[in-house]
Amino acid sequence: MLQTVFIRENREKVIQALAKRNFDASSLVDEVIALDEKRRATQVELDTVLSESNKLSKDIGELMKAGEKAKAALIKEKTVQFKEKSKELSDALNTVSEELTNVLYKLPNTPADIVPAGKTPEENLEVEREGDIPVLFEGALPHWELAKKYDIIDFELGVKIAGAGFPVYKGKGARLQRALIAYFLDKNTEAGYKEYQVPHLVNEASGYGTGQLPDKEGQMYHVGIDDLYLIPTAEVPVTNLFRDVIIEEKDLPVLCTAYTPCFRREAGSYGAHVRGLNRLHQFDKVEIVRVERPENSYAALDGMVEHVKTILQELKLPYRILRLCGGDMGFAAALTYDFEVFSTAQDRWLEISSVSNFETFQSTRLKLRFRDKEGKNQLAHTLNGSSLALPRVLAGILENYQMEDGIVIPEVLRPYTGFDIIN
RNA sequence: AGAGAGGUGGCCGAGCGGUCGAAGGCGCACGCCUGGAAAGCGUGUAUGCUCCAAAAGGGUAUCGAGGGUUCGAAUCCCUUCCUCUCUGCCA
Repeated sequence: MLQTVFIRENREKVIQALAKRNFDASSLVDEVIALDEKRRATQVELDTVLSESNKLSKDIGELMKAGEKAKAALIKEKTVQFKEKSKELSDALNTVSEELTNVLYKLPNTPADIVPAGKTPEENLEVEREGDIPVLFEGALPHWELAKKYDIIDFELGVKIAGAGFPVYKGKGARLQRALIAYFLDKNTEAGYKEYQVPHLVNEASGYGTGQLPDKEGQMYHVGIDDLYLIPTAEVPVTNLFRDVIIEEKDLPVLCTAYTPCFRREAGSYGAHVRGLNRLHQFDKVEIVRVERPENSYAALDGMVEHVKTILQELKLPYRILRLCGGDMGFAAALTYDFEVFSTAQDRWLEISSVSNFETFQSTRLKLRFRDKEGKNQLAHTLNGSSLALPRVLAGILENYQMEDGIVIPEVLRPYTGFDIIN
Protein backbone atom coordinates (compact mmCIF):
# COMPACT_ATOMS: atom_id res chain seq x y z
CA MET A 1 0.00 0.00 0.00
CA LEU A 2 1.29 3.42 -0.91
CA GLN A 3 1.46 6.03 1.82
CA THR A 4 -1.27 8.63 1.78
CA VAL A 5 1.06 11.45 2.72
CA PHE A 6 3.39 10.52 -0.10
CA ILE A 7 0.55 10.52 -2.61
CA ARG A 8 -0.71 13.83 -1.31
CA GLU A 9 2.69 15.45 -1.66
CA ASN A 10 3.76 13.76 -4.90
CA ARG A 11 0.65 13.52 -6.99
CA GLU A 12 2.36 13.92 -10.38
CA LYS A 13 5.27 11.71 -9.49
CA VAL A 14 3.00 8.85 -8.43
CA ILE A 15 0.88 9.09 -11.56
CA GLN A 16 3.96 9.14 -13.76
CA ALA A 17 5.57 6.24 -11.98
CA LEU A 18 2.47 4.11 -12.25
CA ALA A 19 2.16 4.95 -15.93
CA LYS A 20 5.20 2.72 -16.37
CA ARG A 21 2.95 -0.14 -15.34
CA ASN A 22 0.47 1.01 -17.98
CA PHE A 23 -1.72 1.90 -15.06
CA ASP A 24 -3.66 5.11 -15.32
CA ALA A 25 -3.74 6.18 -11.71
CA SER A 26 -4.88 9.76 -12.07
CA SER A 27 -8.48 9.26 -11.01
CA LEU A 28 -7.58 6.93 -8.12
CA VAL A 29 -4.87 9.31 -6.94
CA ASP A 30 -7.30 12.20 -6.96
CA GLU A 31 -9.76 10.08 -5.06
CA VAL A 32 -7.14 9.36 -2.44
CA ILE A 33 -6.33 13.04 -2.07
CA ALA A 34 -9.98 14.02 -1.79
CA LEU A 35 -10.82 11.27 0.70
CA ASP A 36 -7.76 12.08 2.75
CA GLU A 37 -8.77 15.70 2.91
CA LYS A 38 -12.25 14.74 4.00
CA ARG A 39 -10.89 12.33 6.55
CA ARG A 40 -8.67 14.93 8.17
CA ALA A 41 -11.37 17.55 8.23
CA THR A 42 -13.76 15.09 9.85
CA GLN A 43 -11.20 14.16 12.43
CA VAL A 44 -10.51 17.74 13.39
CA GLU A 45 -14.22 18.31 13.88
CA LEU A 46 -14.63 15.11 15.86
CA ASP A 47 -11.66 15.84 18.09
CA THR A 48 -13.03 19.28 18.86
CA VAL A 49 -16.40 17.88 19.89
CA LEU A 50 -14.81 15.15 21.97
CA SER A 51 -12.50 17.62 23.62
CA GLU A 52 -15.42 19.75 24.76
CA SER A 53 -17.51 16.86 25.91
CA ASN A 54 -14.56 15.43 27.84
CA LYS A 55 -14.20 18.75 29.61
CA LEU A 56 -17.83 18.72 30.65
CA SER A 57 -17.56 15.19 31.95
CA LYS A 58 -14.68 16.19 34.11
CA ASP A 59 -16.67 19.10 35.47
CA ILE A 60 -19.53 16.78 36.31
CA GLY A 61 -17.15 14.51 38.13
CA GLU A 62 -15.89 17.34 40.27
CA LEU A 63 -19.35 18.65 40.99
CA MET A 64 -20.55 15.23 42.03
CA LYS A 65 -17.63 14.92 44.36
CA ALA A 66 -18.45 18.30 45.84
CA GLY A 67 -22.03 17.16 46.25
CA GLU A 68 -23.47 19.77 43.92
CA LYS A 69 -25.87 17.47 42.22
CA ALA A 70 -28.16 20.13 40.84
CA LYS A 71 -25.36 21.87 39.02
CA ALA A 72 -24.13 18.55 37.68
CA ALA A 73 -27.53 17.69 36.32
CA LEU A 74 -27.58 20.99 34.47
CA ILE A 75 -24.33 20.25 32.70
CA LYS A 76 -25.48 16.75 31.92
CA GLU A 77 -28.18 18.14 29.72
CA LYS A 78 -25.60 20.01 27.72
CA THR A 79 -23.62 16.86 26.98
CA VAL A 80 -26.46 15.28 25.07
CA GLN A 81 -25.90 17.31 21.93
CA PHE A 82 -22.18 16.56 21.98
CA LYS A 83 -22.90 12.91 22.26
CA GLU A 84 -25.09 12.87 19.20
CA LYS A 85 -22.66 14.97 17.23
CA SER A 86 -19.66 12.84 18.13
CA LYS A 87 -21.46 9.64 17.22
CA GLU A 88 -22.33 11.11 13.87
CA LEU A 89 -18.80 12.31 13.22
CA SER A 90 -17.10 9.15 14.30
CA ASP A 91 -19.33 7.12 11.99
CA ALA A 92 -18.42 9.50 9.20
CA LEU A 93 -14.76 9.17 10.04
CA ASN A 94 -14.94 5.39 9.95
CA THR A 95 -16.72 5.44 6.63
CA VAL A 96 -14.31 7.80 4.96
CA SER A 97 -11.27 5.98 6.36
CA GLU A 98 -12.58 2.73 5.02
CA GLU A 99 -13.22 4.27 1.64
CA LEU A 100 -9.72 5.65 1.61
CA THR A 101 -8.18 2.29 2.47
CA ASN A 102 -10.18 0.59 -0.24
CA VAL A 103 -8.91 3.01 -2.84
CA LEU A 104 -5.36 2.64 -1.58
CA TYR A 105 -5.66 -1.11 -1.98
CA LYS A 106 -6.27 -0.61 -5.67
CA LEU A 107 -2.99 1.21 -6.27
CA PRO A 108 0.02 -0.96 -7.09
CA ASN A 109 3.51 -0.04 -5.96
CA THR A 110 5.42 2.63 -7.85
CA PRO A 111 8.20 1.07 -9.93
CA ALA A 112 11.80 2.00 -9.26
CA ASP A 113 13.50 4.30 -11.74
CA ILE A 114 15.44 1.54 -13.44
CA VAL A 115 12.35 -0.55 -14.18
CA PRO A 116 12.04 -0.75 -17.96
CA ALA A 117 8.83 0.43 -19.57
CA GLY A 118 6.81 -2.27 -21.23
CA LYS A 119 3.60 -4.22 -21.17
CA THR A 120 4.45 -7.83 -21.79
CA PRO A 121 7.05 -10.35 -20.64
CA GLU A 122 8.78 -9.88 -24.01
CA GLU A 123 9.77 -6.42 -22.89
CA ASN A 124 11.60 -7.59 -19.79
CA LEU A 125 15.24 -6.64 -19.85
CA GLU A 126 17.76 -9.46 -19.88
CA VAL A 127 20.60 -8.32 -17.66
CA GLU A 128 22.67 -11.47 -17.51
CA ARG A 129 22.96 -14.90 -19.05
CA GLU A 130 25.31 -17.55 -17.87
CA GLY A 131 26.07 -21.22 -18.15
CA ASP A 132 26.37 -23.44 -21.16
CA ILE A 133 23.28 -24.94 -22.60
CA PRO A 134 24.06 -28.61 -22.92
CA VAL A 135 23.72 -30.38 -26.22
CA LEU A 136 21.54 -33.36 -25.54
CA PHE A 137 21.62 -36.68 -27.28
CA GLU A 138 19.10 -37.65 -29.94
CA GLY A 139 15.83 -38.63 -28.28
CA ALA A 140 16.24 -36.57 -25.11
CA LEU A 141 12.96 -36.25 -23.24
CA PRO A 142 11.03 -33.52 -21.45
CA HIS A 143 10.89 -33.99 -17.71
CA TRP A 144 7.35 -35.40 -17.59
CA GLU A 145 8.49 -38.25 -19.82
CA LEU A 146 11.61 -38.75 -17.74
CA ALA A 147 9.49 -38.78 -14.61
CA LYS A 148 7.50 -41.62 -16.01
CA LYS A 149 10.45 -43.48 -17.49
CA TYR A 150 12.31 -43.59 -14.18
CA ASP A 151 9.15 -43.73 -12.06
CA ILE A 152 10.10 -40.78 -9.87
CA ILE A 153 7.09 -38.49 -10.25
CA ASP A 154 3.55 -39.76 -10.67
CA PHE A 155 1.12 -37.16 -11.91
CA GLU A 156 -1.83 -39.54 -12.35
CA LEU A 157 -1.56 -40.80 -8.81
CA GLY A 158 -1.75 -37.22 -7.61
CA VAL A 159 -4.89 -36.72 -9.66
CA LYS A 160 -6.42 -39.71 -7.96
CA ILE A 161 -5.88 -38.52 -4.43
CA ALA A 162 -6.16 -34.75 -4.90
CA GLY A 163 -6.44 -33.48 -8.46
CA ALA A 164 -4.38 -32.19 -11.35
CA GLY A 165 -1.35 -30.19 -10.25
CA PHE A 166 -0.64 -32.26 -7.16
CA PRO A 167 2.16 -34.61 -8.17
CA VAL A 168 3.36 -37.54 -6.13
CA TYR A 169 7.13 -37.86 -5.88
CA LYS A 170 8.45 -41.36 -5.47
CA GLY A 171 11.69 -43.04 -4.53
CA LYS A 172 14.68 -41.15 -5.84
CA GLY A 173 12.36 -38.39 -6.99
CA ALA A 174 11.18 -37.80 -3.44
CA ARG A 175 14.71 -38.05 -2.14
CA LEU A 176 15.93 -35.53 -4.70
CA GLN A 177 13.24 -33.10 -3.57
CA ARG A 178 14.33 -33.46 0.03
CA ALA A 179 17.96 -33.04 -1.03
CA LEU A 180 17.21 -29.82 -2.86
CA ILE A 181 15.35 -28.38 0.11
CA ALA A 182 18.17 -29.22 2.48
CA TYR A 183 20.77 -27.92 0.07
CA PHE A 184 18.96 -24.62 -0.46
CA LEU A 185 18.42 -24.11 3.25
CA ASP A 186 22.09 -24.80 3.91
CA LYS A 187 23.17 -22.31 1.27
CA ASN A 188 20.86 -19.68 2.71
CA THR A 189 21.85 -20.17 6.33
CA GLU A 190 25.52 -20.10 5.33
CA ALA A 191 24.82 -16.73 3.76
CA GLY A 192 23.46 -15.46 7.06
CA TYR A 193 19.76 -16.14 6.73
CA LYS A 194 18.14 -17.52 9.86
CA GLU A 195 16.05 -20.61 9.30
CA TYR A 196 12.39 -20.62 10.28
CA GLN A 197 9.60 -23.15 10.22
CA VAL A 198 6.31 -21.38 9.95
CA PRO A 199 2.60 -22.21 9.71
CA HIS A 200 1.36 -23.23 6.30
CA LEU A 201 -2.02 -21.69 6.98
CA VAL A 202 -2.45 -18.02 7.78
CA ASN A 203 -5.24 -15.76 8.90
CA GLU A 204 -6.81 -12.93 7.01
CA ALA A 205 -4.70 -10.22 8.64
CA SER A 206 -1.55 -11.91 7.35
CA GLY A 207 -2.97 -12.09 3.85
CA TYR A 208 -3.57 -8.35 3.94
CA GLY A 209 -0.16 -7.69 5.46
CA THR A 210 1.83 -8.89 2.49
CA GLY A 211 -0.68 -7.87 -0.14
CA GLN A 212 -2.23 -11.18 -1.24
CA LEU A 213 -5.52 -9.83 0.04
CA PRO A 214 -7.60 -8.33 -1.28
CA ASP A 215 -5.91 -8.38 -4.71
CA LYS A 216 -5.38 -12.10 -5.15
CA GLU A 217 -8.10 -13.62 -3.07
CA GLY A 218 -9.05 -16.09 -5.80
CA GLN A 219 -5.50 -17.42 -6.04
CA MET A 220 -5.42 -18.77 -2.51
CA TYR A 221 -7.06 -21.84 -1.11
CA HIS A 222 -9.36 -20.88 1.71
CA VAL A 223 -10.37 -23.09 4.60
CA GLY A 224 -13.82 -21.72 5.21
CA ILE A 225 -14.66 -23.42 8.46
CA ASP A 226 -11.70 -21.82 10.21
CA ASP A 227 -11.29 -18.83 7.93
CA LEU A 228 -7.65 -19.58 7.14
CA TYR A 229 -5.73 -19.42 3.90
CA LEU A 230 -3.20 -21.96 2.63
CA ILE A 231 -0.04 -20.03 1.96
CA PRO A 232 0.84 -19.34 -1.67
CA THR A 233 4.44 -18.67 -0.59
CA ALA A 234 6.47 -18.58 2.62
CA GLU A 235 6.71 -14.85 2.08
CA VAL A 236 3.31 -14.52 3.74
CA PRO A 237 3.97 -16.15 7.12
CA VAL A 238 7.62 -15.08 7.28
CA THR A 239 7.10 -11.42 6.45
CA ASN A 240 4.12 -11.32 8.79
CA LEU A 241 6.38 -12.36 11.65
CA PHE A 242 7.20 -8.66 11.64
CA ARG A 243 3.68 -7.30 11.43
CA ASP A 244 3.14 -4.59 14.05
CA VAL A 245 6.75 -4.73 15.08
CA ILE A 246 9.18 -1.92 15.79
CA ILE A 247 12.73 -3.15 15.26
CA GLU A 248 15.76 -1.53 16.86
CA GLU A 249 18.01 -0.17 14.17
CA LYS A 250 20.97 -2.16 15.48
CA ASP A 251 19.03 -5.35 14.76
CA LEU A 252 18.76 -4.54 11.06
CA PRO A 253 19.00 -6.06 8.59
CA VAL A 254 16.86 -9.07 9.40
CA LEU A 255 17.49 -12.11 7.21
CA CYS A 256 15.16 -15.09 7.22
CA THR A 257 14.83 -18.25 5.22
CA ALA A 258 12.11 -20.87 5.31
CA TYR A 259 11.08 -23.95 3.43
CA THR A 260 7.35 -24.41 2.93
CA PRO A 261 5.03 -26.04 0.49
CA CYS A 262 3.12 -23.44 -1.52
CA PHE A 263 -0.50 -23.72 -2.58
CA ARG A 264 -1.91 -21.87 -5.53
CA ARG A 265 -5.24 -22.26 -7.19
CA GLU A 266 -3.86 -21.00 -10.51
CA ALA A 267 -7.39 -20.49 -11.67
CA GLY A 268 -7.65 -20.19 -15.41
CA SER A 269 -4.15 -21.19 -16.40
CA TYR A 270 -4.17 -24.31 -18.49
CA GLY A 271 -2.55 -25.32 -21.74
CA ALA A 272 0.52 -26.81 -23.27
CA HIS A 273 2.91 -24.67 -21.25
CA VAL A 274 1.72 -25.99 -17.96
CA ARG A 275 2.54 -29.65 -18.46
CA GLY A 276 4.42 -31.63 -15.91
CA LEU A 277 6.07 -29.55 -13.24
CA ASN A 278 5.72 -26.27 -15.06
CA ARG A 279 2.66 -25.15 -13.11
CA LEU A 280 1.32 -26.83 -9.99
CA HIS A 281 -1.25 -26.30 -7.29
CA GLN A 282 1.16 -27.49 -4.65
CA PHE A 283 4.89 -27.13 -4.85
CA ASP A 284 7.89 -26.71 -2.60
CA LYS A 285 9.92 -23.58 -2.24
CA VAL A 286 12.67 -22.21 -0.07
CA GLU A 287 12.25 -18.51 0.42
CA ILE A 288 14.51 -15.72 1.63
CA VAL A 289 13.11 -12.59 3.25
CA ARG A 290 14.89 -9.45 4.36
CA VAL A 291 13.92 -6.41 6.41
CA GLU A 292 16.20 -3.51 5.61
CA ARG A 293 16.94 0.14 6.23
CA PRO A 294 15.54 2.10 3.29
CA GLU A 295 18.95 3.31 2.17
CA ASN A 296 20.26 -0.25 2.05
CA SER A 297 17.42 -2.03 0.35
CA TYR A 298 18.68 -1.83 -3.22
CA ALA A 299 22.13 -3.02 -2.25
CA ALA A 300 20.39 -5.82 -0.40
CA LEU A 301 18.41 -6.70 -3.50
CA ASP A 302 21.63 -6.96 -5.48
CA GLY A 303 23.06 -9.13 -2.75
CA MET A 304 20.10 -11.48 -2.95
CA VAL A 305 20.50 -11.72 -6.72
CA GLU A 306 24.18 -12.57 -6.27
CA HIS A 307 23.26 -15.19 -3.72
CA VAL A 308 20.78 -16.94 -5.98
CA LYS A 309 23.35 -16.83 -8.77
CA THR A 310 25.89 -18.74 -6.75
CA ILE A 311 23.38 -21.52 -6.18
CA LEU A 312 22.60 -21.86 -9.88
CA GLN A 313 26.28 -21.78 -10.69
CA GLU A 314 26.94 -24.56 -8.22
CA LEU A 315 24.13 -26.58 -9.74
CA LYS A 316 25.63 -25.81 -13.14
CA LEU A 317 22.31 -24.85 -14.61
CA PRO A 318 22.20 -22.37 -17.49
CA TYR A 319 20.25 -19.32 -16.40
CA ARG A 320 19.40 -15.80 -17.32
CA ILE A 321 18.31 -12.86 -15.19
CA LEU A 322 15.58 -10.52 -16.26
CA ARG A 323 14.71 -7.14 -14.90
CA LEU A 324 10.95 -7.14 -15.16
CA CYS A 325 9.28 -4.40 -17.07
CA GLY A 326 6.52 -2.29 -15.55
CA GLY A 327 3.77 -4.33 -17.09
CA ASP A 328 5.07 -7.69 -15.88
CA MET A 329 5.90 -6.78 -12.30
CA GLY A 330 3.82 -7.96 -9.39
CA PHE A 331 1.40 -5.61 -7.66
CA ALA A 332 3.52 -4.99 -4.56
CA ALA A 333 7.01 -4.85 -6.05
CA ALA A 334 9.07 -1.76 -6.84
CA LEU A 335 11.74 -3.76 -8.63
CA THR A 336 11.91 -7.43 -9.52
CA TYR A 337 14.55 -9.70 -10.98
CA ASP A 338 13.41 -13.01 -12.34
CA PHE A 339 15.72 -15.95 -12.73
CA GLU A 340 15.01 -18.41 -15.48
CA VAL A 341 16.66 -21.70 -16.10
CA PHE A 342 16.91 -23.10 -19.60
CA SER A 343 15.02 -26.28 -20.12
CA THR A 344 16.82 -27.92 -22.97
CA ALA A 345 14.30 -30.59 -23.72
CA GLN A 346 11.42 -28.10 -23.75
CA ASP A 347 13.59 -25.54 -25.50
CA ARG A 348 12.39 -22.72 -23.30
CA TRP A 349 13.18 -20.69 -20.25
CA LEU A 350 11.45 -21.53 -16.99
CA GLU A 351 11.07 -19.07 -14.14
CA ILE A 352 12.64 -20.44 -10.99
CA SER A 353 13.13 -17.42 -8.80
CA SER A 354 11.74 -13.98 -8.40
CA VAL A 355 13.59 -11.51 -6.21
CA SER A 356 11.90 -8.24 -5.32
CA ASN A 357 12.21 -5.08 -3.33
CA PHE A 358 8.86 -3.91 -1.99
CA GLU A 359 10.26 -0.77 -0.40
CA THR A 360 7.56 0.37 2.06
CA PHE A 361 4.63 -1.11 0.16
CA GLN A 362 4.31 -4.08 2.50
CA SER A 363 5.60 -2.39 5.64
CA THR A 364 2.91 0.28 5.37
CA ARG A 365 0.28 -2.40 5.68
CA LEU A 366 2.30 -4.44 8.13
CA LYS A 367 3.15 -1.43 10.28
CA LEU A 368 6.70 -2.72 10.24
CA ARG A 369 8.97 0.02 11.49
CA PHE A 370 12.37 0.56 12.96
CA ARG A 371 13.62 3.11 15.43
CA ASP A 372 16.26 5.23 13.73
CA LYS A 373 19.23 6.97 15.29
CA GLU A 374 17.15 10.00 16.24
CA GLY A 375 14.71 7.71 18.02
CA LYS A 376 12.05 8.19 15.40
CA ASN A 377 10.05 5.34 14.01
CA GLN A 378 10.12 4.91 10.28
CA LEU A 379 8.92 2.27 7.89
CA ALA A 380 11.41 -0.43 6.99
CA HIS A 381 11.84 -1.89 3.53
CA THR A 382 10.98 -5.51 2.88
CA LEU A 383 12.41 -7.80 0.24
CA ASN A 384 12.03 -11.40 -0.67
CA GLY A 385 13.03 -13.96 -3.20
CA SER A 386 12.88 -17.63 -3.99
CA SER A 387 16.04 -19.44 -3.16
CA LEU A 388 14.74 -21.51 -4.79
CA ALA A 389 11.46 -22.88 -6.10
CA LEU A 390 11.75 -26.61 -6.50
CA PRO A 391 9.65 -27.89 -9.41
CA ARG A 392 11.31 -26.06 -12.25
CA VAL A 393 14.76 -26.51 -10.79
CA LEU A 394 13.92 -30.17 -10.70
CA ALA A 395 12.65 -30.01 -14.27
CA GLY A 396 15.87 -28.26 -15.30
CA ILE A 397 18.04 -30.85 -13.61
CA LEU A 398 16.14 -33.80 -15.03
CA GLU A 399 16.21 -32.43 -18.54
CA ASN A 400 19.68 -30.92 -18.66
CA TYR A 401 21.42 -33.72 -16.81
CA GLN A 402 19.83 -36.61 -18.70
CA MET A 403 22.04 -39.15 -20.36
CA GLU A 404 20.95 -42.12 -22.39
CA ASP A 405 21.29 -44.40 -19.41
CA GLY A 406 20.03 -42.17 -16.62
CA ILE A 407 19.94 -38.78 -14.99
CA VAL A 408 23.15 -37.64 -13.40
CA ILE A 409 22.85 -35.85 -10.09
CA PRO A 410 24.68 -32.49 -9.87
CA GLU A 411 27.76 -32.90 -7.77
CA VAL A 412 26.76 -30.48 -4.99
CA LEU A 413 23.60 -32.46 -4.38
CA ARG A 414 25.20 -35.86 -4.01
CA PRO A 415 25.98 -35.50 -0.32
CA TYR A 416 22.27 -34.86 0.14
CA THR A 417 20.87 -37.53 -2.16
CA GLY A 418 23.26 -40.30 -1.34
CA PHE A 419 23.19 -41.43 -4.99
CA ASP A 420 24.69 -39.97 -8.14
CA ILE A 421 22.40 -41.21 -10.85
CA ILE A 422 18.72 -41.92 -11.38
CA ASN A 423 18.31 -44.90 -13.65
C1' A B 1 -15.05 -30.36 22.45
C1' G B 2 -16.94 -29.41 27.91
C1' A B 3 -15.97 -26.71 32.83
C1' G B 4 -13.28 -22.89 35.24
C1' A B 5 -9.57 -18.76 35.47
C1' G B 6 -7.49 -14.88 32.90
C1' G B 7 -5.82 -11.23 28.91
C1' U B 8 -3.22 -3.87 31.50
C1' G B 9 2.96 -0.23 28.82
C1' G B 10 9.63 -3.60 26.61
C1' C B 11 8.72 -7.14 31.00
C1' C B 12 6.38 -8.04 35.98
C1' G B 13 2.27 -6.09 38.35
C1' A B 14 -1.61 -2.61 40.86
C1' G B 15 -6.11 -0.42 39.63
C1' C B 16 -12.43 -2.98 39.31
C1' G B 17 -17.26 3.61 37.47
C1' G B 18 -14.74 9.89 37.74
C1' U B 19 -9.29 14.22 37.10
C1' C B 20 -5.98 6.88 34.70
C1' G B 21 -1.89 6.70 29.24
C1' A B 22 -2.64 4.26 33.71
C1' A B 23 0.64 3.34 40.91
C1' G B 24 4.95 0.43 42.06
C1' G B 25 8.96 -2.53 40.47
C1' C B 26 12.36 -4.39 36.70
C1' G B 27 14.66 -3.15 32.28
C1' C B 28 16.53 0.71 29.09
C1' A B 29 18.64 5.87 28.04
C1' C B 30 20.94 10.21 29.81
C1' G B 31 23.13 12.92 33.93
C1' C B 32 25.47 13.16 38.90
C1' C B 33 28.79 10.38 41.87
C1' U B 34 33.72 7.21 40.71
C1' G B 35 40.52 6.57 38.80
C1' G B 36 37.03 3.10 36.30
C1' A B 37 32.85 0.09 37.32
C1' A B 38 28.96 -1.55 40.62
C1' A B 39 25.81 0.43 44.14
C1' G B 40 23.36 4.97 45.11
C1' C B 41 20.86 9.48 43.55
C1' G B 42 18.24 12.38 39.75
C1' U B 43 15.68 12.81 35.04
C1' G B 44 13.41 10.55 31.11
C1' U B 45 11.24 6.20 28.89
C1' A B 46 4.13 3.52 24.44
C1' U B 47 1.71 3.98 19.68
C1' G B 48 -1.66 5.81 15.82
C1' C B 49 -4.26 9.94 13.87
C1' U B 50 -4.45 15.14 13.89
C1' C B 51 -3.53 20.79 14.55
C1' C B 52 0.79 24.16 13.77
C1' A B 53 5.31 26.15 7.87
C1' A B 54 8.55 23.37 11.35
C1' A B 55 10.33 22.69 16.39
C1' A B 56 8.15 23.39 21.03
C1' G B 57 3.51 22.35 22.20
C1' G B 58 -1.82 21.17 21.82
C1' G B 59 -6.22 17.89 20.69
C1' U B 60 -7.95 12.94 20.20
C1' A B 61 -7.91 7.66 20.34
C1' U B 62 -5.79 3.18 22.30
C1' C B 63 -5.62 -1.30 29.06
C1' G B 64 -6.71 -8.48 23.38
C1' A B 65 -10.65 -7.04 19.40
C1' G B 66 -15.68 -5.29 18.27
C1' G B 67 -20.31 -3.46 20.10
C1' G B 68 -23.38 -1.56 24.33
C1' U B 69 -24.82 0.95 29.19
C1' U B 70 -23.33 5.89 31.33
C1' C B 71 -22.49 12.89 31.52
C1' G B 72 -18.03 9.73 32.28
C1' A B 73 -15.47 2.78 31.33
C1' A B 74 -9.04 -0.37 32.11
C1' U B 75 -13.15 -0.91 35.59
C1' C B 76 -20.26 -2.82 34.34
C1' C B 77 -22.98 -5.79 30.16
C1' C B 78 -22.90 -8.54 25.33
C1' U B 79 -20.16 -10.80 21.24
C1' U B 80 -15.58 -12.57 19.58
C1' C B 81 -10.37 -14.01 19.57
C1' C B 82 -6.41 -15.75 22.41
C1' U B 83 -3.79 -17.94 26.85
C1' C B 84 -3.70 -21.10 31.21
C1' U B 85 -5.79 -25.28 34.45
C1' C B 86 -8.89 -29.67 34.72
C1' U B 87 -11.84 -33.33 31.82
C1' G B 88 -12.43 -35.57 26.90
C1' C B 89 -10.11 -36.72 22.14
C1' C B 90 -5.57 -37.33 19.71
C1' A B 91 0.02 -37.39 16.31
